[in-house]
Amino acid sequence: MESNQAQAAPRSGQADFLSRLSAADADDLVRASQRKLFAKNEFIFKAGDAGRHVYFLQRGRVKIYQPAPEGKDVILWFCFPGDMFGMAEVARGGGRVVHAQACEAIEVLVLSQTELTEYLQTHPAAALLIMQVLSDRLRALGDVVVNLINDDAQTRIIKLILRLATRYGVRVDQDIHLSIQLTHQEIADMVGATRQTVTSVLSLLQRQGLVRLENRRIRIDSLELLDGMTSSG
Amino acid sequence: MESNQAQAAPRSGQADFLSRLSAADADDLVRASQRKLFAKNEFIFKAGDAGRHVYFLQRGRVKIYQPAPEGKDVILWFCFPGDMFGMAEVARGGGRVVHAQACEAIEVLVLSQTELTEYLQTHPAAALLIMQVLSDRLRALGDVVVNLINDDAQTRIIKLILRLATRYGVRVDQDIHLSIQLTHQEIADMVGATRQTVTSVLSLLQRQGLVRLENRRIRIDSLELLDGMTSSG
DNA sequence: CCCTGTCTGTCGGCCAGCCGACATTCGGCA
DNA sequence: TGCCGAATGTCGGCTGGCCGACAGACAGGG
Repeated sequence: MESNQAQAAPRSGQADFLSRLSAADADDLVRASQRKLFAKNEFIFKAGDAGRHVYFLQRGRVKIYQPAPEGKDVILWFCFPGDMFGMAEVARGGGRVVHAQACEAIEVLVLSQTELTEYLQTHPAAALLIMQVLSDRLRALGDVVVNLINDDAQTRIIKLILRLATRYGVRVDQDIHLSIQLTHQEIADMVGATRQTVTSVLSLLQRQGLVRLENRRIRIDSLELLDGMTSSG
Repeated sequence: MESNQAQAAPRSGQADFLSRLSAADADDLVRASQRKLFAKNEFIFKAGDAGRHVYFLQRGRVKIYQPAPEGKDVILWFCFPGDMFGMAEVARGGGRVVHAQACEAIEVLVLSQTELTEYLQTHPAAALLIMQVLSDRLRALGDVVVNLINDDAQTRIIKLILRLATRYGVRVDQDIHLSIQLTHQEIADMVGATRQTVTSVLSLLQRQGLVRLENRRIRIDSLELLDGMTSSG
């Protein structure tokens, strides 16, 4: 396979729900739902809440993470405009198990469980799309598990960067810029390492000229080299 | 042998798809699908296959695991009668990423992608149920990830046993018997530890009288005590 | 503009659990 | 019933990365 992907890959991850919906279906969704705003750092919902609503993100970024009493929080994924979240608990019933927190000021569409059911019955294509999104996330999580079990900290971090790059990367000249700001602590919470380990691995990679870190943004100098580093260095 | 197998736990995990389907819907599913048999240890599909079919398990047990080239395999879950598998790849397109292997002689219902789509359009309740199943698995995998990150090997193993107990446990007198045969290696592949570590933790638990191991079957003497052991030493 | 809280960089000590190696036991099949 | 491969039990040595601790560097709100 070529490594020469033109720009942000269309593939992978919890792929953008809204943009894959037909225009008519999307219009109906907007009509059936309610618009809502949240401030930066505000929680859309928290673990333990009842969880009777689904959200479609229109603007901003949302962090989905699972708190562990007496342990480290684990960031499961981020949602970007077009993404859906809160679906799992609505489908299966039971309360929320994760926190959903706005990383910045955001705008969402909200549907209650009954509104959603109604919408899905009249829009079967949307139901299939939801299955796709859930399946995507399932695979992504499966990959994370395999990663955690098989790879050392450095490899886990590199693979995380590569994963983020295919989904949130933007090509700028030779480099790929990630359209995400992440602290070392957040990265640590995603790969299951400590903050210190992330710091030292990242500065190592930077010294080797594989990535550049500017103001909490990651820039990748060479995808190929980075790819080659996994579990070999 | 035992007459007392009435109530395993109804909840949790990838809950039994077929039995939650209405009788009419289930009948239609049988009619729309094709019956197929696989021998013990035979693969229903392997990672890399095209993946255009969904399976509904009627008899036997199936192991779903993700192979890691140059690493340890990871068992994601087991399927029991009534469970669905192979759904994710059909929904999202792309090839299989996991192996599905028959643990014993099995019997499945098979639907092609087009047959499934057709079926779902005429049976909206089934579509909702599929979302539930996918959501259940998503949550289960999320728990696994949190587990891997926060807990030491002993706690991971205990939590695995407890998880298995709620889903596959059968109460017999004072004890709870797991209706599963597992080798230490398989347990290791589920919790991300080595075979040796599993062996030593299990024999420690056995010496403490919390579990009994008889012929690759786990019997739990005290759920409460076992629960109390997590991450406390 | 300063000041304060958050984020980054770096160090040494320490230990859970991996690795390799081996002996022993089990159980399924001829 | 005997055999053989698979599964289990046990042992040191070694090390990745966690933990705690601290010092500098930002950055953004007042």
